[in-house]
Amino acid sequence: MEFEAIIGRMRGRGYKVTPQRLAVLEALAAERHQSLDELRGRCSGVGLATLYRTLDLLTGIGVVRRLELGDGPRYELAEDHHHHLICESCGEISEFEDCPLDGVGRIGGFSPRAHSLEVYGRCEGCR
Amino acid sequence: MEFEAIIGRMRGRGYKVTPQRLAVLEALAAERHQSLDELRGRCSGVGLATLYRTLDLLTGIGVVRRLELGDGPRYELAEDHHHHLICESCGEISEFEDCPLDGVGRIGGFSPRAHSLEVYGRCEGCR
DNA sequence: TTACATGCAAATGGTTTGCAAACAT
DNA sequence: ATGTTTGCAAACCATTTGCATGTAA
Repeated sequence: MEFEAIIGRMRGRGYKVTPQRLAVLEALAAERHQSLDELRGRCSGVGLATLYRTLDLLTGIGVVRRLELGDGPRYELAEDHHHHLICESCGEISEFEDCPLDGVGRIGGFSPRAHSLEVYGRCEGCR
Repeated sequence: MEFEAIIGRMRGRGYKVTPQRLAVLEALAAERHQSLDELRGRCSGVGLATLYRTLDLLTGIGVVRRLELGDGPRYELAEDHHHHLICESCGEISEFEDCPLDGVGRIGGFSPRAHSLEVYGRCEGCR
């Protein structure tokens, strides 16, 4: 989803488009799975409470994904579908797009809408 | 893993087996994916700090799994391998054993050691 | 014009920690 | 006997909230 679409979605739901919200979006676009502090570094000028409120807002309308990767929460734009590989040796986080749940329909009587998958292990460099 | 094995593992690593630790283990055995408060309810008599410390200890030696299912952390004995279905309508949490990652080896250059998978959607009753 | 958004500082609440007493081995 | 564990209360710290001010539409 590009910025235009995101802005449209915000306006469409009655949210205002402010410089702070745009700044947060740009910070999110800079890199995937950032911690709050990383985002904060890219958003100097945006108050801490506003950063939290904006992340909540964006998560609520499906624009941002909140991740739990073992250390604190991380955030990323919910553009494409991918999952994370977390290296337990060096902490590096990488992505893989090849989702093993592709094409999985009903699970028992349960209808899946979304899922999260995190894989822990050792990255190539740490092998 | 039965209690005997768990106790053995604790002793083997130099940890003492105390009534509080046994109480926490029994509480964990009563039900899967319990919240801290649920555990607390089954462990009246064990101080809050001790409960936290015990869960840390047991997680550290691989006996307990800590889950992030959307609301706060939850805990369960790490006996068998399974994943969770979280109903977004009623909040019910159920399990499924049929892991779509079974048999997946190296992912790119990454060597998986463990993984967590959570599926969000609607349970049969809420369909 | 006005309802929504921001920033600051204070409040919150889950989790951790310090320390003296109690305990497993 | 002694190093570990416990419970309590205090400390922490990430996140949330109240409110007066600023602002997008």
